[in-house]
Amino acid sequence: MYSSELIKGTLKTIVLKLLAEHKKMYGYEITQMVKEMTKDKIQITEGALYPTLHALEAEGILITETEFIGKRVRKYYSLSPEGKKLTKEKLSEFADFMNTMKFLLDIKPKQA
Amino acid sequence: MYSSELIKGTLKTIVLKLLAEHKKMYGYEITQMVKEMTKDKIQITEGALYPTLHALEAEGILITETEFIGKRVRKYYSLSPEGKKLTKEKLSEFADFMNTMKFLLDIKPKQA
DNA sequence: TCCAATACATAAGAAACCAATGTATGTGAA
DNA sequence: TTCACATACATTGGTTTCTTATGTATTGGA
Repeated sequence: MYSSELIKGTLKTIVLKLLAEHKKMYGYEITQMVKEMTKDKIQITEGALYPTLHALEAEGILITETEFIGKRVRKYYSLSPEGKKLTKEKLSEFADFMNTMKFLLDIKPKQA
Repeated sequence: MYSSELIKGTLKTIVLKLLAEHKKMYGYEITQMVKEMTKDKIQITEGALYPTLHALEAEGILITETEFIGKRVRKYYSLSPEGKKLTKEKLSEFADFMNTMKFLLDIKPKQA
């Protein structure tokens, strides 16, 4: 686990990228996928995720569709057209930011 | 300028790294150096910097010495032994974090 | 049957930052 | 010489964003 301050500000970008790759996902699935992909180094809490998803939906970035698995509700999120545009912007901004930080902190790239 | 959420959580790491490289620096100097090095992409505000410096000093991470330039006070900060240790940890954590994010967001490294 | 996992959600509070403001000195151009 | 800008410190109030805790309900496995 990273110190919590580091992860701040990256949640939105992570969510958007995952949705861009997987078309549609539900909240719990997102938390589990991030946990797996990062080998528990990044854990998205539900208290952080759900409010973010709701906010992005309210902004028209995400679209939802509800599905019933037995009696249990599952709420799928996917990117709206504006969402796809925003995702590209966020990702390129993040890549730029990482290069800037790498330069600023003089971090050597890992051997490929 | 990056969207402000991105920069969150990186301030402490940036300050520690700059102090490790330059032995001693004062607050205003730090803001200007970051501004220059990042070509205005990252601007550290004084409202964020000074409280951080004070906190790090209170924790024993930073040591201060005051100097007078004419009638004007200048407060130099440098790393304590604990500060040097913490800096190494923070930098390696950040490097690790960047690799994790690069993988998660599937970001291709820039050509050298 | 009962605990863990699945799956949603909210609410209270903390952490970290931003914007604004304040004080004071030094400096260069009109 | 005066006035705007740069240097250099600092604090305060508010916002954003996340954490911790809690709540509800269903489902699956030991």
